[in-house]
Amino acid sequence: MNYPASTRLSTADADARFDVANRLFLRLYQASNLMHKTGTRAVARHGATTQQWAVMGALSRPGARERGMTVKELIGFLMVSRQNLAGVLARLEDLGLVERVRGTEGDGRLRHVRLTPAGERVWTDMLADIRRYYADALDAFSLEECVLLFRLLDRLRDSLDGLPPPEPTASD
Amino acid sequence: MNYPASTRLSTADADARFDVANRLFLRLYQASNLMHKTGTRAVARHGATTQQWAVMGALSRPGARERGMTVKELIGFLMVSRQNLAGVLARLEDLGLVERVRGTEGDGRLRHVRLTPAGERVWTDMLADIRRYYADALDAFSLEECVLLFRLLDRLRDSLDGLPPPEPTASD
DNA sequence: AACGATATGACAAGGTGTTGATGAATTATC
DNA sequence: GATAATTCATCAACACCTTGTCATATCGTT
Repeated sequence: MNYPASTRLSTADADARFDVANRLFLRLYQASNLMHKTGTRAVARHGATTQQWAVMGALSRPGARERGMTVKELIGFLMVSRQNLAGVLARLEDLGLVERVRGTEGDGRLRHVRLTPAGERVWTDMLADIRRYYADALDAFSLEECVLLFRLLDRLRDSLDGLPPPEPTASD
Repeated sequence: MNYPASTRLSTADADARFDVANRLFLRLYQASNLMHKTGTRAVARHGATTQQWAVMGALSRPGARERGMTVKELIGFLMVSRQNLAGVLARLEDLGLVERVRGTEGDGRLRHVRLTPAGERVWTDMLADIRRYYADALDAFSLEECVLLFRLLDRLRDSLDGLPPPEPTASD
């Protein structure tokens, strides 16, 4: 904390950035915790969680509705680990909400995850609650502010995704 | 949800809001996952996780450094459940980084959680890595954008925190 | 046919997060 | 002093999330 006098301005600048970054990541941590807590509550009567909601939401998109999504695509879309996604998918499969189908044509290694008819029904039911949740959660935000926040989070996500990942332990 | 006919435009508006909200919460979900993943990696060589980082960061603030923080204050600050915080604190206590001290004066029920000298040393070491992490993660953001994102997340957090919590099962 | 890369599945270990229920100590109130 | 509320701890169950490793099947290339 003993800065030379000549760099006073840039140090103050770095301190300001650190302080804002610290608050920013704390808010992200808090908001994320609250999102899972309140979101899970919003869809609780369907026996779902925010993660299952996210998976079903991904599979219900126009493009994925019929074709389904591969596990790899889901991993990239949701940005979770394969092992974790396996657990969520297993639970959804046990509930009969999604199915893994092996594509008859094309790459035989790929298995496409799809909503079952039961899954589509549950998703349709959930959508009403989700719309209400979104409306309540973003009540204080204008559409422009929502777009602004979305874009900033989008950039932050990309930035975090681009950080140097595993740090090679060996020199190789 | 019962709009008079004259507000037909608001339906398109509602659809736009839903679409933006959907993207917004997905980005929040992704960014949060990445924050924990990359953040834990950033402080991995200290054997810490993002949650322990958050707790130690809270305890290292000027106000809390000497007085410590009660469990209730930490819960409000980090917005996690009591049972979860107990686990994190237990691990930090096992590592000798924090201690629970019973206040000699005042409310005898309160126990103040404080950083131990070892905890302060570890935190000081971690700070360098944290500064680097913040700088890398927010490299593409100007200071003004950081403040903007921080303020938006702050409002979102408050909004989510104000949602009707447990939904009383009984009429009471 | 043999090879390496890719896609998936299964198992393990550790940490985080929720809810629910129980119990103990202390404080404030009657 | 008895009672109720607050603060904290603990046990349990379940879901999520990461890393790591091993195994299997398939694809593309040699």
